[in-house]
Amino acid sequence: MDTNTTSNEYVRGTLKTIVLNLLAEQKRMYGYEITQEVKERTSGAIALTFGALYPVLHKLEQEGLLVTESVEVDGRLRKYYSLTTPGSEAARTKTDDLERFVDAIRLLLAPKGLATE
Amino acid sequence: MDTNTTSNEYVRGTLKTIVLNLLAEQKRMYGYEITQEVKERTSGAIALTFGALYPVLHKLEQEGLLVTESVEVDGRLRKYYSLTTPGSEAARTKTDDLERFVDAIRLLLAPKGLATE
DNA sequence: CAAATATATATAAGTTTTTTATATATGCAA
DNA sequence: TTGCATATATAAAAAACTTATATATATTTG
Repeated sequence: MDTNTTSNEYVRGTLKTIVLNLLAEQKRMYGYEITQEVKERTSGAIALTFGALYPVLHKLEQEGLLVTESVEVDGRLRKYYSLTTPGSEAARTKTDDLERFVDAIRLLLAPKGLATE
Repeated sequence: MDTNTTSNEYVRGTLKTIVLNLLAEQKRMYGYEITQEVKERTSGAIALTFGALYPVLHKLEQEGLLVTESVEVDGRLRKYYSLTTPGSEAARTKTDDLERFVDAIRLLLAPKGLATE
């Protein structure tokens, strides 16, 4: 029922980091699971689309940051993704960068002259 | 000297909102001024590129959210941008959306299970 | 039983956005 | 006079994203 999803335009650029960060936490996830987890954790504010997610997963795999293992569950194929060593490193770096970016955005959104806290 | 600029990939998608929000605050700014203000307010964390900024400014103008007035200062042309009424409305909406997005990102980056504060 | 919904992955076409490179032009400092 | 800061702008190319679509099973609903 699409609770209160924002237009998603802001996800641009952060998708890779979101994926890496979740995998750093959960060890092993499949695509569908990632979309559900993001939706749940953000109360529907961020809804990843498959058309964006899968290409990113494939690209991260190509870059050697992720590895996959396919498992059949109830007759359906489920493809688990997990971080490689360079993937864990990238997750740390990118998460830090995103945190800094988010802080910077808040500086911009806060009316000039107001203290940060 | 490029203090500590993040790779800028996160600016993707937020550029329009950053511009609208600054103009809502400052009433009237020119392109170069916008890049300087953003750099300053974020201590160099966010550095806008002209190749991205100008197309966005032109597009917002086309959409009727901004109007321009050209002023000659010291023999140089300076093009001031300011919000129209629909532009002010868009600034509010988009700023709110971005705030909600930023909050959602923090939920994702915070390790699962930890309280929001 | 049929239809809809949830689960699950994936690609292709088209559009939008962004990066990178480039052009133009003035004022000031070294 | 060379370089840097100021100032705007466009074009070509690359990257990213949206939208639409295909496939397939299990479960729920009418």
